[in-house]
Amino acid sequence: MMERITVVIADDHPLYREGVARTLSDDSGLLVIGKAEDARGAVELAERLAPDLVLLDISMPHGGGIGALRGIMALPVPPKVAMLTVSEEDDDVMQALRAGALGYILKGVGSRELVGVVKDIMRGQTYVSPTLAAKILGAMRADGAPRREMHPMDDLSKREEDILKLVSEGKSNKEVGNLLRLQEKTVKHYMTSILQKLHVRNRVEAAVLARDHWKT
Amino acid sequence: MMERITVVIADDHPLYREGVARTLSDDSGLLVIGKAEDARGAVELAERLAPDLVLLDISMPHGGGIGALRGIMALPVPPKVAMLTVSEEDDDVMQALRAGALGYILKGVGSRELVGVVKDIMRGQTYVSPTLAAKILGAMRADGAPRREMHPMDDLSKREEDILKLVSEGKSNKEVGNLLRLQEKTVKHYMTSILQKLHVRNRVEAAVLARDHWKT
DNA sequence: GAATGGGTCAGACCTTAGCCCATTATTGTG
DNA sequence: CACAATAATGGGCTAAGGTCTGACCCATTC
Repeated sequence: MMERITVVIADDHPLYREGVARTLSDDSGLLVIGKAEDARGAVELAERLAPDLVLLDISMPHGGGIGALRGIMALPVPPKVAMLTVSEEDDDVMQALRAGALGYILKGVGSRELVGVVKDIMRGQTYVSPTLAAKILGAMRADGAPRREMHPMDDLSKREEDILKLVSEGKSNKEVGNLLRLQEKTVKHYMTSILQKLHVRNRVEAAVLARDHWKT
Repeated sequence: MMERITVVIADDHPLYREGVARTLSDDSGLLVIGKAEDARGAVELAERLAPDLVLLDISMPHGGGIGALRGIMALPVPPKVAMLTVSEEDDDVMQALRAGALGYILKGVGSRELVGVVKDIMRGQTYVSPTLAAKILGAMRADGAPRREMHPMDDLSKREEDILKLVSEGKSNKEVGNLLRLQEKTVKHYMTSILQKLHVRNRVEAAVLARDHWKT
């Protein structure tokens, strides 16, 4: 008989995490070999355990699921990755798929269905929850102008923009503080929320995103 | 009588640093209130002591004189800054002046002359050593095409370019190591030399420089 | 009037970045 | 061949970045 498919699960919600782990491990073809509760842990486990598949929640500390996804894709031999989340944000879906996720599963799925999807993905398929598939196709068709309010950039407050602009010029937190008359602590605080809103893992990614977005 | 002009000196060469300090302090109108041996120290002293003028060497650890200059310009109320160096590189001169240096003095100056220049600058003048002034004017006239080999970017080795490209996509040192099969240590090492060659103080500045340079 | 979200700051804590000093092997060029 | 440049690595260290928790003020909203 075949080796069982090894899976790592990352979700900051302990109960849900365990639930998924149970569900998957109950299937004789699957084996959950690791669980993480944040983005960093997910990347680490993906590297150390080299599972066949990683299931990522979107909303997690330390970079979020999208951040974790990017980190995992930077590994020497990245495993397959699927998102398993409640978020139906166009933006989350698009970013996840563009960053290399092979599946985007909404948390409403039933147990049997989830197991099926996991196996499908391992067979080389890709999967996006039906509800979303429609929206995505719509978004692709109506690309040009009408697509608004989907740039995570627009979620930033004025103050956060001020900070990000300076950071994207290479200023350190302390320097930003000087220029805006804030404490370094405060700047760090803003940075944390900026990184979360942009789904990025560090100031460099935030900086390049900002410059691409605001490029003259 | 007038208050003495307060000066901070930054140079990683102790002997030269002291020499300059003596020379300046011997003048009754000048007062050296601080000395730094690297870029970071220079920025810190400029902030803490709020001198009238800062004299920066170009070749210094932690970002170099150009990096220090940028850091100082980011302060709430930046003091005047002049470079005092042996470097006659077109590129150093241009970057320094563009970043806000009011003077570019070659280390060959005599004591009396140095004191004179410092006072000139404090009176609102700008100063560039005569030898260089000519070259700069030449460079400005012959801008367009013939200006080649002056991008500090071209000094990077192939390996350094590889690293910088990944860093400019937001990868951490560890991730770069994974992708290129190098130790994190090694990557850090490369980063240090990249930062020095590009005259920048941190990876964010390096990243934006890289993307501007390689953008397609 | 309670809840919500932005703006500001603090302390504690851990991770990443960056510098210095040193070593080894390879490649190539005067 | 000797010498310089490139590449790769290790240890040790300080500074900067980033997270979490908790707090206070203020404005808007329900």
